[in-house]
Amino acid sequence: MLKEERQQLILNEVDLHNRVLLTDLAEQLEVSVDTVRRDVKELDAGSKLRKVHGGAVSLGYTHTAARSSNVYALSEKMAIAEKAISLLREGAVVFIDGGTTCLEMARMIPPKLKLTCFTFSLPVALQLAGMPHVDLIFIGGRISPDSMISNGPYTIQQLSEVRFDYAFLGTGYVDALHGLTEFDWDVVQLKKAVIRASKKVVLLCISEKLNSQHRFKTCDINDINTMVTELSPENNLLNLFRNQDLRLL
Amino acid sequence: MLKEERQQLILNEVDLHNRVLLTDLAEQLEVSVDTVRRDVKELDAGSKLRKVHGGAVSLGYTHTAARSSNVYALSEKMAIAEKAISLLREGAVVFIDGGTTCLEMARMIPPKLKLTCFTFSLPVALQLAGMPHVDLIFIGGRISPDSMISNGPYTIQQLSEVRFDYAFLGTGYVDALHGLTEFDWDVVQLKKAVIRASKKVVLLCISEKLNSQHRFKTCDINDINTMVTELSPENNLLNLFRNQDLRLL
DNA sequence: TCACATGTTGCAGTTTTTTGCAAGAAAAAA
DNA sequence: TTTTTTCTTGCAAAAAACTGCAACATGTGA
Repeated sequence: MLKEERQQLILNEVDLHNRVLLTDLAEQLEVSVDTVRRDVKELDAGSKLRKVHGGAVSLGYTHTAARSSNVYALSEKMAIAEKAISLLREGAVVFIDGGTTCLEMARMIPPKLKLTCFTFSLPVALQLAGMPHVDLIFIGGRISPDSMISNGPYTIQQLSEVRFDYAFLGTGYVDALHGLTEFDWDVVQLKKAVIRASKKVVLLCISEKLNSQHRFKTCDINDINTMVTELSPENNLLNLFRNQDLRLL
Repeated sequence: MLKEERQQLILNEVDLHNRVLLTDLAEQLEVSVDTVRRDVKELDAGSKLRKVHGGAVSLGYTHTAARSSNVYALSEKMAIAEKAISLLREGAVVFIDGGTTCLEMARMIPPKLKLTCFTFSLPVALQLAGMPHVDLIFIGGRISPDSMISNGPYTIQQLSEVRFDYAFLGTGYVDALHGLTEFDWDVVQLKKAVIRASKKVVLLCISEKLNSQHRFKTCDINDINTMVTELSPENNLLNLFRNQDLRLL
C-alpha cells in the first residue's frame, strides 16, 4: 500500500468519526503504530488533521479564524497586545474581553504559556480554542449578533461565580474624568460584572479613544489598575491619566 | 512500443485505479522499473498525474485528499442538512450539535425562519450569530480544543435547566444493535444531557457511519426519534434500522 | 554509405525514503 | 503516588530513487 493511499484512508477515518486512535488505525491498515504515528504527524504538519495524544482529531471544525483582512489600526493594536501579554504569568486565570484589540492579544499569546482563559466573545474563543496550552472556558448566554459576545442576565450571573487574576478589558470610550463609558447599557452591565469578578483590571485602549465619552458609565479610571496604550507611558497625551494608582504601560 | 504510447497506458491505469505501483506498471508494460519511473516523472512534471514514493496517484484522487478547506463528503452532508431543516417550524426551540454535518445544517437555515437555537459548538455559534432572525444562546463551559465545543459538568448542569423541542445530534459511530457510540466518555455524558433536555431527538448521520461502533455508548437507537441520512428512506442499507418508532428521513 | 548527434533504455552503485523495532522519556490513567 | 500507555529517538533493514554510464536505435548531413 502506498503511503499516499494510507494517509488518504486515515483522513477518511478521521473526518468520518471526528476522532480515531492510532492503534485502531494501525490495526485497520495493517501497519505498525509507528508508521501511523508518522503519517498522522505529517498530516498534522500539513494541517489536514490534528494529532493528539494517542490519536488524531478532525480539523473539520476549526477554521483557524483568519484575521479579517482589514482591522482598523492593526499595528497600534498589536503594539498594545504585545504590552498586555507581558503582564501574563504562567498559570494565571485571566479574562479576555471581546473587540479587535483583545482578539489581537489572544492571537499573540505565546505558545508555551499555560493559562486559564475566560471569555464571552466567540471570535476570541475561537482563537484561543486552537491553543492546546490554554484552558479555555466560555461564559455562555444569549449571543448578541453585533458583537459576537454573550450577554444578558444569565451571562452576568455566571460572571458572579468566578474570580479572575486579571481581566483584560476593552472599552468604547475612555476619559480621565468620566472614566470608561459605553454606547450600550447592556454592555456596561456586562463589563461591570467582569470588573467585579477580577482582582486586577487591565484596560487595552488605543490612544485615539482617549478623552472620549458616551452615555453609560462602566467605571471610574481609578477602578482600572493598568492602562495599556500603544504610546510610551511618558507620552504627553497620557498626562491626564498620570495619577494615583493607575499604572501606565 | 513507443514512449508516447506507454505513457498513455500509464495514464489510463492511473485514471482507472486511482493509484498504481511502479513495479506493477513495469511488469505490465514489460519494461524496466527505471523506464516507468522516468515516464511517471515526466507525466508528473506535466501535471498529468502525481508521482509518489513507489508509484503514482491520479490528480483527482489527491485533489480529494487536499481538501483542508473543504468538508469531507460535503454533498452528502448538505443533503442531510436539507432534510433536517424540513423538520424545523417557526418559533421552535432547537439544539444544534457540533460536527460538520450539523454545521452545514446551521449554515442552511432559511433566512426568514425565526428560531431559538442553543448550541455548545463554537463554529455552529459563529455561523448562527450572523443570522439576525435566530435567537442564539451559547451553552458555556470548558472548551475542548479538539472539537471546539464546551463540555464538562458546568455545561451539563446548564443543559439540565433547559428544554428543547428538537435536538439535532451528530454521532461518532452508530449501529442498529449497539446504538450511538463515541470515542470519548466526556462526549457521551454531554450528548446524554442533550437527549435528556430534548422532547425529540433527530440524528444526522452520513450512511458511511452506519454499522460502526466504539467504546462508549450514548443511547439506543430507540432513543432517537428521527434518523436522517443522505439515503432514501427505502434504501436497503437502512433495513436494520427499520423498526419500532424510529422515523427514517 | 559513413560519421555523428540525439534520444531511449537498462544496469550498477550510491543515496534517500520508508518502515519496524527497542529503550528511555513523557504523558495519561488508576 | 504507581502503573500503563504513548511519544520520542536512534538504529537497521528493505525498498525505492537518483546518478552516471554504456548499449542501442533513429535520424541527419556530408
